[in-house]
Amino acid sequence: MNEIRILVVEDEPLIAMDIEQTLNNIDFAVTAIAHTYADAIRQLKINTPEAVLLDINLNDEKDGIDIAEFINQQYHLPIVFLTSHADKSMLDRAKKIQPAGYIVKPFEEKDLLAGLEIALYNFSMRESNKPMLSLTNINKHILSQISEREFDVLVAIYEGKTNMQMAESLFVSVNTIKTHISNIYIKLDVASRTAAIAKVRGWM
Amino acid sequence: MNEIRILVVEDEPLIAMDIEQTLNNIDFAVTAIAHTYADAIRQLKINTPEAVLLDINLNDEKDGIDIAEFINQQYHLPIVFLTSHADKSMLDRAKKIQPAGYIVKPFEEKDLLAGLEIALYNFSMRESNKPMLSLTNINKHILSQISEREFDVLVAIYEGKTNMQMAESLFVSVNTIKTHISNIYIKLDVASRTAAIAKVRGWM
DNA sequence: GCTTAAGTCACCCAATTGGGTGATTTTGTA
DNA sequence: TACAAAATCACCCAATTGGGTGACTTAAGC
Repeated sequence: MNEIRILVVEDEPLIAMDIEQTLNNIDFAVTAIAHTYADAIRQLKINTPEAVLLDINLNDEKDGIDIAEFINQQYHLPIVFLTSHADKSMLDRAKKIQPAGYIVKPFEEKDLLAGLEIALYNFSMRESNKPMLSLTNINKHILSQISEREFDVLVAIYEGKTNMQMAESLFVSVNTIKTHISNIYIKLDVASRTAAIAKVRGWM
Repeated sequence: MNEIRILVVEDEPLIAMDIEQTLNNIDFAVTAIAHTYADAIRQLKINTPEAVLLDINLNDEKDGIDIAEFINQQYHLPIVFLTSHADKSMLDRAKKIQPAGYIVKPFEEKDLLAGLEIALYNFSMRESNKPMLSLTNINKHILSQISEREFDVLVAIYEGKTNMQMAESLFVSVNTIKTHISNIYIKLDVASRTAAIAKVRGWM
């Protein structure tokens, strides 16, 4: 059973130890406990975790949100904030980070575990949540409906294929592809592949 | 001051009343208190809320997670779960709903309010989470770095513009645009606009 | 001061794409 | 069966895009 490796950034020793004990009991493994900005950066490098639990208020000139900014630039990890107050000015700074979750102090063991579980799950969902093209959804936005075959071609355009590549993968001639594309342009009211992509992207 | 209208689904009368009083004091308004699955569905219809607070364990054959499934299918509302135990099998089911938040019983007033605030904030964030192109993010994935000006052109391509449109909006000649595009293709290792779009889309 | 990278622009040619017209076959349905 | 929509393919021409080369200017770094 592989545990999820978590870096904890928390400057209050009592809470840090509490978190460490709680997490190590269950599905999680604490890679390290960092107390400062520099500490956190170093630990990220030498023992890269799979997630980061970040106290926002640190006794340091740089706080948890600064660390989160750094993580978002250099890595691609779910960030869970730990905060004493849900005050508005803090939230405004934190929102740019797009954290996977928040946990409000004081918290109990169950709050921590449930919060982490949900946050990490949401993050993984966000990953696999690459918006997909859908025929019914596109047709909701236009009068003259796109047919199924035309949709196949539209998806191929979206995937960056050339007309020749489409002809091969759809087992028709390039002329047929061109006809479909022309019809798609009329229905979407565009004049180029990229404009078509940009248009349907707005509907996903 | 417009309050956030919340539907509460909770079958234990004492807790339900407690929640109602707590919420009505502050920024929230309780549209109704539902006790069963059928009750919840009806209330959703006749008085659609802006968010749903859902007890998972109901004295009903269908539980809160079933209601959440229904809500996700028919509406687009933030769901906050309320539960007594953070047991694993239940969490596994609940996670699939992608709830906006999670509150564990027994909870105090502050847990409820903070949990709700944060959950709703997260949900609204998720909404405005239209993936954006970012220069630093793209450059994380390639060896030869895209310059700022090239990034301007890449964004214009992404937006479906033609070379001439780009030349106008960036105040340079079409030849310059062509040079930039050629360099972008080399750096991204692609041979067409659509392939470039598809490639960077995978990195957003 | 020299070098390098970025940004600007031009010209040429090839390849691809876009626009228009027409025609045949298949499929579903009234 | 007859009709309409969808899918298939061809041909032509114009417009846009892609690829290669060369050149000039500016800003930043050594």
